[in-house]
Amino acid sequence: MTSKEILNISVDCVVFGYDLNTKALNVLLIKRYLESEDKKQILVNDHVLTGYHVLENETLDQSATRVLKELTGLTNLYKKQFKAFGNPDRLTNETDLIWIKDQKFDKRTITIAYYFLLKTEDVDLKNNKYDAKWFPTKNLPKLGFDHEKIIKEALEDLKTKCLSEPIIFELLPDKFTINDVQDAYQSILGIEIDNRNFRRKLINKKYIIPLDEKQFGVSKKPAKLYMFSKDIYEKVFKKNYLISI
Amino acid sequence: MTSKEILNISVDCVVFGYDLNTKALNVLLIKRYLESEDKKQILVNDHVLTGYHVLENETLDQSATRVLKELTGLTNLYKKQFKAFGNPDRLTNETDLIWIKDQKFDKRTITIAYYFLLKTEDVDLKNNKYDAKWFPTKNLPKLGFDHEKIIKEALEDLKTKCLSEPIIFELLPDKFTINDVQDAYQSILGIEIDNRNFRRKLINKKYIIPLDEKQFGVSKKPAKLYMFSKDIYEKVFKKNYLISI
DNA sequence: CCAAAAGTGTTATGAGTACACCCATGC
DNA sequence: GCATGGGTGTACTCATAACACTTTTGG
Repeated sequence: MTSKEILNISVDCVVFGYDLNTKALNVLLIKRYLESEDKKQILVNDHVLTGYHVLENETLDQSATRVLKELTGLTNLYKKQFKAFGNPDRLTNETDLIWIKDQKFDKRTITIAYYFLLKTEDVDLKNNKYDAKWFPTKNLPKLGFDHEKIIKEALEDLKTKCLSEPIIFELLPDKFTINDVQDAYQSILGIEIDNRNFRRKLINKKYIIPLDEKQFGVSKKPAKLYMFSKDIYEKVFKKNYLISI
Repeated sequence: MTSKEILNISVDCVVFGYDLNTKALNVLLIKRYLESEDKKQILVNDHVLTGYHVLENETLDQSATRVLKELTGLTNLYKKQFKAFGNPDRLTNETDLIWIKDQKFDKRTITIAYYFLLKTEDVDLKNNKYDAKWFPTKNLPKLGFDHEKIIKEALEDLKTKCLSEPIIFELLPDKFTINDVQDAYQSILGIEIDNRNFRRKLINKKYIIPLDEKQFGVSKKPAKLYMFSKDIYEKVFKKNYLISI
């Protein structure tokens, strides 16, 4: 069963991928490239998020999930709808107008923006049909449309969210070291954390399960591995109403 | 300058009003009422949020602001875009179909939902052209469309938000007592707070300014009045990166 | 003088913060 | 044996939580 596109409503996906090796939070972007007919001029040469029209018969969540699967082949990732963007001028700078000229987009398109969390290594970028690439959030390339704004707002939301919910583990492999978790926090939040205090805090959590395993194939002292138990987290979790204003 | 409606995109406004007297958080709703042509049957009889199409040349924020002004006459209120709702079936239950039959709505309309914060007393409901009324969030009437869901999600967001940002003061008059603030928190969060601990905590904040004034015309011991200084709050505020997972 | 709400203090506990060195391993 | 990152302990401070009675006022 096919379904028609809604021409003025899209979803855009900010795909955050954490790279354990470089300790950097990345965003997956696709390339926009267009030359003039005589090939003498480069008309468009930048990057954008992936997104697509919402289809008539699907929910917004399904739409985002579909777009992500097209791009990465992955499903069942952490997903959050974080904001709608719909300024009348969001697609109307010169380059963007050239780009959408031959496309089905309305000039006034509202986009529902989602972000997804995963590990960079989980996406196979070879033969990716969109020519997708990872870019560190701290060093974004030139971006089309209002996508820089969308990424920035996604990142802000992620920063807030990772302080109160255990989503950091969505960015890490199933088995991780305490220092991996610390690195991830430091990279996302842009802060330094005291290692001793952090260890103590994390190891004391009942849902951080120590494994009888160590790292393997590292060139220095291998670290102890842990895993995160979502089940235990949900059982142990009690909403705390600490008013911190 | 007039502007066309975008037929499949709307904003809906969850207007939260706090009533200091009843100590209840309320939502402002308008009535839907429709009889059959022979007047023998009531076809639609429930309540909904206010909302309207987004116009071609306005931003989403402007759209929400416009709708709120139409309803309440007020501007410059605390406003938050909190979620987009766009399930294909969100307007398609039987009653809703009857209601929108003669309206310009597409059946597949995405709505961008906002909530606003104010004091119930600030809205003059006499002669309100939409027949708007306050309903306590704890006792909502029958609601059309997916508006119950929208209100519930707005309330959840408000609960989270009021723990980390000083938006509680948007719900209170400029001059308030410590107990007013406590009551507001208790009502919104549905919890009990120890008065002594709460007082100490609040009074110690530099941005809670004690006034040389007391309540006036109350039937018991009048309480000391305070005000909230947004300026001082913003100067004093330091983002704390407390990881509380 | 009475009813009602305002206002007040102390202690115990737990969490956060600051801080520097030894240890285990691979090479 | 050495370089590298892993791992450890203590003391201080501050915020929270628990808890019950007195004070002030209007009527």
